Amino acid sequence: MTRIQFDREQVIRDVTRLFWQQGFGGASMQMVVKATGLKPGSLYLAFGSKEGLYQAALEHYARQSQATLCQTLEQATSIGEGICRQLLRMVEESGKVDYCSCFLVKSQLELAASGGDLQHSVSTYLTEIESLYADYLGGIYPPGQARQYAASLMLHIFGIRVYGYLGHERDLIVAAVKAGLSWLPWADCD
Amino acid sequence: MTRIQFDREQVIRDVTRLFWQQGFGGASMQMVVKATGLKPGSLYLAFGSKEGLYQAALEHYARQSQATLCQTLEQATSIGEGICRQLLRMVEESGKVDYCSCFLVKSQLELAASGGDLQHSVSTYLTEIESLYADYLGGIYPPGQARQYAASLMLHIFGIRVYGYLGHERDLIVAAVKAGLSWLPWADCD
DNA sequence: GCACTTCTTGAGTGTTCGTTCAAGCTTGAT
DNA sequence: ATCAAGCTTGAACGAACACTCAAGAAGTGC
Repeated sequence: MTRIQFDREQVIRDVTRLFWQQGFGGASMQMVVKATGLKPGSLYLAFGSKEGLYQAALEHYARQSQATLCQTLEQATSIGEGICRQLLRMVEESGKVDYCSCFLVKSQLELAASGGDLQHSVSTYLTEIESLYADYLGGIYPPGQARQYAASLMLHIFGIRVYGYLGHERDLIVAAVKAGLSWLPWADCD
Repeated sequence: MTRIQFDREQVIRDVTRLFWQQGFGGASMQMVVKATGLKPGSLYLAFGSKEGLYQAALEHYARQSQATLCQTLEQATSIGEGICRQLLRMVEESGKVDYCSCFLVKSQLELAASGGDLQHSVSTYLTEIESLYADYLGGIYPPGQARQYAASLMLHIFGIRVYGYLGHERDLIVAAVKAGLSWLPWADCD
């Protein structure tokens, strides 16, 4: 057995960044080889195909996103405040120089036409995130209200993920988000 | 001179549909040849490159979107009512079987990494649409308020364009949009 | 009917794509 | 020292990619 095996988690982190920036079609296996430092053979032995690699990247991103979200919501003094902080962070992200939206949103739009396994996974991950919000909100609102608030949240999150590319000033976006989600306790975040 | 020249507008309509569904990278020139019925040589003589074709498709889509928007807003009894109708139509579209979001939004996310001419065009077209909303709203609100309402509108529009893929029931989406844009005269649309 | 112009044609260009696999290498066990 | 196991290697594969161009076809002016 060879001693030095490559670090699977590190490889997944590398391909996630690459696919996130370039998309499934936009990132070639040659670029994956370069980004990971591995040779084609190793990649195919470990992940089976380009699609397998993308699947691993999606799972990694989704798990990390969900973990960050749960952590933010549980650290906050109230669920509402946690949600506000999460949204403000997204707006902040969208102002960065190398901003590249949300990996899941980009994947959803790129892969929608294919209708394959990847697209199904993406939809599942996004729906899970919505359910997560709905569950947390279900603790303080009636079920119907929680579901509708969660939908409104997702609408705004997806909105930020696209709107961020237009490069408008931070304050305008924040004001628009606050106006659309006026039921959140924004005053607690100042 | 050959008698029968191809119908440029029809060709652009065909490639728009193809690129809209498949994306820039997802649609090959072979598919363009099939979709238009033209041969590669004719396409390259008329449009120069795949990028040129995409540029033409983007322009066609943007012009048509803006025309539809203006028409909707001017036919309505008030600007607010027109905007409501426009949003409701978008939600309706998102429920269709072959739904493929908004061509500009998809292009923005796919081409953001490239940073080329296409991406610049897309950003311009999207910003034009936002300005259009802001101008119409400027007729009934102070400039600052109009700008912020326009931003909130764009946030919801982009949100609908992505959220539509999750396949939730129409009424939930409509309720969320109404909740986020409660300053619009929704009662006038029933 | 004969050049001339202009558009159409589609086989063919070189390149890059995702993927494979036989050979090589590094270890632990004998 | 030798072996077997299995990860690593990278050259090579056919297919598909965006794109080209010499030849053909159809109309116009004479």
